[in-house]
Amino acid sequence: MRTPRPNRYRDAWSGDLTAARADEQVRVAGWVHRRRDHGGLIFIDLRDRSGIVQLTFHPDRAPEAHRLAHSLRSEHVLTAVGTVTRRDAENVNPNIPTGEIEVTVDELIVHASAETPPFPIDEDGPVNEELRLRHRALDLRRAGMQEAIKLRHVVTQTMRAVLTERDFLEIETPSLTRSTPEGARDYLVPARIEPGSFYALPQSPQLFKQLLMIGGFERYFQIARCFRDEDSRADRQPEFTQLDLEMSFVDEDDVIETMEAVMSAVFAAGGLEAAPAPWPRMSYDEAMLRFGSDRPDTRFGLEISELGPLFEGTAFKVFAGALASGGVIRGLNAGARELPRRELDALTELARQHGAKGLVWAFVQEDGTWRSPVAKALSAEEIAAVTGALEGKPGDLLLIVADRAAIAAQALGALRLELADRFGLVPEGRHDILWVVDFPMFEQGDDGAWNALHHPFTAPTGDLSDPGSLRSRAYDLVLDGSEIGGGSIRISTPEVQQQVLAILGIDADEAQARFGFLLDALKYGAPPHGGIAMGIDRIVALLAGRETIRDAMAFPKAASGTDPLTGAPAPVDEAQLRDVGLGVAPEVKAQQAARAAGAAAPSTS
RNA sequence: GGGGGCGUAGCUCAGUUGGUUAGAGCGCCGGCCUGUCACGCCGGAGGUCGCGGGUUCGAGUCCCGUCGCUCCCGCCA
Repeated sequence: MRTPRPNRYRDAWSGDLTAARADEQVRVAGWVHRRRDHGGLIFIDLRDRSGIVQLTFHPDRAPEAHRLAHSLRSEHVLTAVGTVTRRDAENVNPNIPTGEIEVTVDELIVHASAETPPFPIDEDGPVNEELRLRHRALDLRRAGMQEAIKLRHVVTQTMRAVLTERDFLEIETPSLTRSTPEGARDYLVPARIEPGSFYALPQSPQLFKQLLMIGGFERYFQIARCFRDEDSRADRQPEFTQLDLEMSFVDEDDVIETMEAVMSAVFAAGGLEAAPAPWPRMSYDEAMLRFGSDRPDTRFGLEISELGPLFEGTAFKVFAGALASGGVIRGLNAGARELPRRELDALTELARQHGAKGLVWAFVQEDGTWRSPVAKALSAEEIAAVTGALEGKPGDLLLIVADRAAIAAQALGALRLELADRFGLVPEGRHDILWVVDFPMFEQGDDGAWNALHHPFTAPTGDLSDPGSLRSRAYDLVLDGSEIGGGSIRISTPEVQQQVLAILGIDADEAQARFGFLLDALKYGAPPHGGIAMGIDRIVALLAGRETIRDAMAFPKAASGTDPLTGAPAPVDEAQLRDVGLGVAPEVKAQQAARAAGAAAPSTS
């Protein structure tokens, strides 16, 4: 780090001190990381953002400082003035960058004492996550969070640098905006200036960035906060951050090439070794078939195969029924796994959880026959054919699902991830990155209604009169089975936009009411345009090797969506509600009161 | 909304078929200690076993409810 401007607190960073500065007088500041008090000699590990340096207090050299140092405890805040001293060879600590020296302290100034922390700051072991969030300032001091947040800065700065170099302009868009239909539930903000009306927080800057293209800015980017009022996951938070960009006069290849340049630089800066760009592109259909997912993890095998043709005219009712109703039969070879019945039942339950009606398991035996609940129901030819198709060897476990294509894919996709996790099939240090392309434009819900797979502003290809056959000009970037970004070429004419909205069941009047502002703008000469948005939280978590994006954010919400730090969400004053023309419904008030009573009960009884 | 896991000292955890006074490591407090770096040695304090109810002679342990954390399904254009 750059040398700090000398002031009364410090003139050097702890982590920067090396033998090159031996015998220099320095002033360092920070927190007590650890203390080793020998009664005579006292050692203090001083921590600041740059790292750790050992302070030594000699009772005879600096009696006053030594006396004070005796009272130092974890996380006390101090400035130490002393001399950088080369350590004797036998005292060198090779485990830390500053291990060849120490600061022999002459003067100690204690700026603040600290209560004993509620969890260890000086080690990165597991701690209850609510406790970490409640004391986030302390948690942020720990090495793991320091590393992740610094990495996050490197990631965003790298993105800015590459895009600025490529003539992109960073432009902000509103956070108080209008609710748009489709997609996730909006966070609403009641409007004081128009009681009964609401702003919505943006799920993404989608429409604004299209307006920026129509507005002639050609190349835009933004590191944008997005809000979606849906339940959280390890990789999903109510508010999250995207690198959002949009370009005019481009096709898919232009956007993809741009993002490959950005992400290659990000990976290099973040120390992730991925294959050099251009990255492979896989069709959505292939991803769903072979990997059972639109974000395939290709780092391990266990690929899924289509087995339906092997069962034409089968006597096995379950398979015959699935085929007759337009379904599929697919399976994978889990390899030579010794799994007790209990584990097989658990796999079956997993398949069920993902919508499958059941799971067929079969162990290939030495003579090529199966040990399986369905062995008797299948012909020897069918068993041989499936074993051959899945390249089954004696001892191998075969897993088969017969269901609707989407369900079979999802169930088998979940099974292969579970097996990979349980048996550690992902090679250490391997990273696979690829584009998923050729998405269907729409999918049909159970009620027969069409839904956009990406969003309704994505440009379709194909015959608009046959929604089910349409593909979209969309692309997702997938790293190690995680969707880290996605985008598309957009619709740039009002006619096509109206038609797509019509397919989604949004008629012209409704469309005009909800995003007439986009439709109007499209009438005045929109350039062909497209873009992409990258999930910064996920990228940072992956680079930092963290399991959850909460560890890539300074102040995340808990998985429940609440914030243990601030107590949000929280009730507000009646007066605040009156200002915006709102009141809390009586039954909700009653629930609130009951909750409050329940929470208070332990302390009052 | 649904399913799984977890909740015992400040932290991380153990706690047998229900059985005497609920333990360990780390941390904390006190004492000793001049080359430690996960300092060491001696001593000590510290518990609403998440909360409420039930079964039982007896509950950390079994049952019901509830709250919180977490993972997943639904949801997430």
